[in-house]
Amino acid sequence: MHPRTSFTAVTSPKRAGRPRSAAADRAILDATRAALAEVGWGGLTLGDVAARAGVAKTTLYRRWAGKNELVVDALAALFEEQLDLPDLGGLEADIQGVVLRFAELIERPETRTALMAVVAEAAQDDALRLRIREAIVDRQKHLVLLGRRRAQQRGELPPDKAEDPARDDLIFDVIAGAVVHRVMVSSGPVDREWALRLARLLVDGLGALHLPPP
Amino acid sequence: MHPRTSFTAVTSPKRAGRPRSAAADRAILDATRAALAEVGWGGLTLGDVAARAGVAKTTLYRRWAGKNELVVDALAALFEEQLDLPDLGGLEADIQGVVLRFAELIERPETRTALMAVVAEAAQDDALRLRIREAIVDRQKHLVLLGRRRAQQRGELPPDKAEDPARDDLIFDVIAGAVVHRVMVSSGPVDREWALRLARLLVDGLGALHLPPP
DNA sequence: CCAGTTACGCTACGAGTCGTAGCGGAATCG
DNA sequence: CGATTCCGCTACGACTCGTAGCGTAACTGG
Repeated sequence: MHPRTSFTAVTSPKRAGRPRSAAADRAILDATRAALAEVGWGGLTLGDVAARAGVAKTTLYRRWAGKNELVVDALAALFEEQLDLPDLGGLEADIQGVVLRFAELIERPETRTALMAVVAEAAQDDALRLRIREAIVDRQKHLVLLGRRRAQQRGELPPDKAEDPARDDLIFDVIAGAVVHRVMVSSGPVDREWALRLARLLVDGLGALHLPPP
Repeated sequence: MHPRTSFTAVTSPKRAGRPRSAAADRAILDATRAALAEVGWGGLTLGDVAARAGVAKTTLYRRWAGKNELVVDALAALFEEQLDLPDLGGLEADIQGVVLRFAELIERPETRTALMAVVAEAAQDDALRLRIREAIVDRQKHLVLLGRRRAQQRGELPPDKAEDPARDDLIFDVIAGAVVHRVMVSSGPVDREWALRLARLLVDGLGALHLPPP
């Protein structure tokens, strides 16, 4: 296997020789996010990142295979924090909460300029696509399962007849896709009112959108 | 104003001198799509496009400011074809139909590799973002309005109390976002079953997903 | 303390792309 | 015909890429 770790400093058990600097890892990923926020994906050069991080350009290439992998790891750090789903007392409120929380991550400048870019690159790179799923997407997915079970315990949704993973996948695509499209394409804010309307649509269907927004 | 037209050969009224070759325009845009499908956004070079199209590289720069603008125009041609919404007899079927139709455009190789890339670039380029909306996104949006009015005439949705453009914007973000997320991130197929489940979810809410898929 | 091993910073390099300039010739208008 | 605009071609400096080579730093096991 290649010496490239490519995933943030997985300090393997115990090896001989000088260990990799964890500080350099953090500095590089921080510099990557900062550069993305300033110059965007297209303007990002690895030489610039190295200069900002205070490391040699060769150090970058020793750890990451290229721009794609580096940026995925830099973004992954943003999504790494544990994602909780506070119980807000009802399905609608729970959905609204998770939408607002997810939007906070998407609306950051680094995310806006880079997330779609790596997704586009992943269309022709299976390994990259897998990595994005592991490091970013799947971190959010369990929230759907959690929220649905909670709603079933409350009696807001009927109990399962059979396990149906495709159903949760659909719900996730709808929620995540709607937020991403709202932010990236429509360039509109994801505020409490928008999140509430989305939650109502999901819970009660299109008919619910004809009620006045409180 | 700059001599760059940047939008497909808007042959202005009547000017002196040699006119721009419309054939060159078509050849360039075709070559751009072919190259995108082969090498993706990251591997696309304007020199390669020029060679494929059989034109000089300088001709490209005389018409488009750069990679972003060229690709947007190349993609726009795919979305330019007529957008009808055949009446399938019910709201659910209509939604299913438009989802399948939209997915056909998104699932093409050129679209998969390039659409998200230009959206990412547009995060830092207001003009580009506006252009994407005009040439690609808004072409689809009126289908939402059309489908909703049809459903209201059928009595499937309550009539409007007041005009509410934000409501149609939301519906559009949900449908388009879900399809894009399904294709680009989850890498799953948008087949008739998936489209039907999405339509059910939108019409009747989350509870409808617990019925068996016919 | 001393080899062995691995990581780091630095410099240099060929290869490739970018975007532009300058030229001669081709097409169209008045 | 003259003016105007476009096209193809060549050439160019500037930049980024990704790698190689070297001396040095840090850490491990004997």
